Amino acid sequence: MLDRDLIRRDPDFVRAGIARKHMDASIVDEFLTVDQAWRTATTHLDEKKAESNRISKSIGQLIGQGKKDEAEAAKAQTADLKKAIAELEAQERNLETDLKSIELQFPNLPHASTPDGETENENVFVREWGAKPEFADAPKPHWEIAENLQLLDLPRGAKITGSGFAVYTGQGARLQRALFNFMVDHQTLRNGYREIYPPFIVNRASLIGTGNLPKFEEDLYKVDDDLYLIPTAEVPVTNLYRDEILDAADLTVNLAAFSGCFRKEAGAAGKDTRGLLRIHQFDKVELVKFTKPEDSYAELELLVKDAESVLQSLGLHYRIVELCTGDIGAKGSKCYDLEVWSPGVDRYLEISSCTNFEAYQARRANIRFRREQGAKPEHVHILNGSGLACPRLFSAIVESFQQPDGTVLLPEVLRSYVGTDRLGA
RNA sequence: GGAGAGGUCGCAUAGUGGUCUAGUGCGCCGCACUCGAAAUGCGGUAAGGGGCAACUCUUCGAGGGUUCGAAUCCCUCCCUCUCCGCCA
Repeated sequence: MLDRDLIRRDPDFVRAGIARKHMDASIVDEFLTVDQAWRTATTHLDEKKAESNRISKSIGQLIGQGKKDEAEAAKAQTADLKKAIAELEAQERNLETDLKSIELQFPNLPHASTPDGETENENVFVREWGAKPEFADAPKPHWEIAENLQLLDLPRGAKITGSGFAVYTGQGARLQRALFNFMVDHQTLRNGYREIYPPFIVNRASLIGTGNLPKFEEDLYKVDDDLYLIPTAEVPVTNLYRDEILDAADLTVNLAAFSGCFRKEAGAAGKDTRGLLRIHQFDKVELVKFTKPEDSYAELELLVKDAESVLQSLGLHYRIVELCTGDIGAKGSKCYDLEVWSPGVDRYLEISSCTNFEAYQARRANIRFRREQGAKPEHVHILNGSGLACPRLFSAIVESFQQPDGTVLLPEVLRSYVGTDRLGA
């Protein structure tokens, strides 16, 4: 959601921002038309209601004074008014419903610094860390390593659930469990985030708050009338403070949450489908920040540092790119992707997206803060990023640290979590 | 899942059809008193919408209904607590 006043005051600015994202800006005119009609209707309705309230109050007074006849006369007076109010109310309600639904379809505007571009090809390289590991022979992809060492059982995953559901077995299961334990410890004990363990099922209101609904219903698993499996811990964690007013002294709030993530990703079939590259259920540690508006861009840089510190601790080569306006998606203002080097697949793979949503989600979820006692509440800025996604980290580790003898030599920091220094030993 | 009790402006409570534009206490803010503080006194203390403004509308868990008028009466739902059942 955007600021209504901004759209009214400077529609050209909003149109330009939407156009930079290569999205349809006609929604601005749609909004302005309905908004004008709604405001007119609201004003008329309020006038009628005020009149009705005045009469009702006078009836009370007349009865109190024992003037029954006059009270009855006043009652008769309200019949037409009542009818008019009912009509105006229906009209106003329809317009308001329309306006809200239009409002929820608005994409966020890109930050001025977000580079222009249409596709991921125009994303901008920011920096890299480490170097691609050298191998005597061509490195194997993780699905081969996993099969050799019996870390994964994808056929049985397909049998018991369906394609895109991975079963981790033996040391693979242990590594998977080690990864999220390590990452939660890392983000809480080292980087100072507060740990949250959220429900994996949320209601519609929460999904609207983060911007997953109403637009992306087809990406979600629905488990009941009003309940959905979460596509990321971002949804429950961001909504912790839905409809709340935070104290400025408590900002910035830094939260880290482990969760399972469930995504149908109906449109994504056929791309990156091998092994663990794109699966319907996966584990992830998510970082969420609630900040004052003036702090959010500095916090975005910190968020990226916290996410990449995991890769550094593991000794994995990665690069950071800044997404261009065409690739950033509807919700974000500015976004960096962390891409880990995957030698077996011979590609960089997105392992974290660190995004500043500014007030876009805060408006949808009604999350505000007060600068000082008595001050008017303002919307917070909300940021989030993976810290990190487990399957691609799993695959990057087994591919990057595969040994000539077929084993995988684990990074130092993981050894106590996995209980061994080597997979396949 | 069943039975009972309950959900009121940060917290605690009052309010059972019409000066409720929701009272009171605590907390908080301001002022006074004080060298300063405590205590005390006075005043102020919810959010959102429309309007240039005066002003006005909405919100007493949510949504419907009755009524000229609903925090208050009726219906449905949600949540919390107690007990029962079931269960890891």
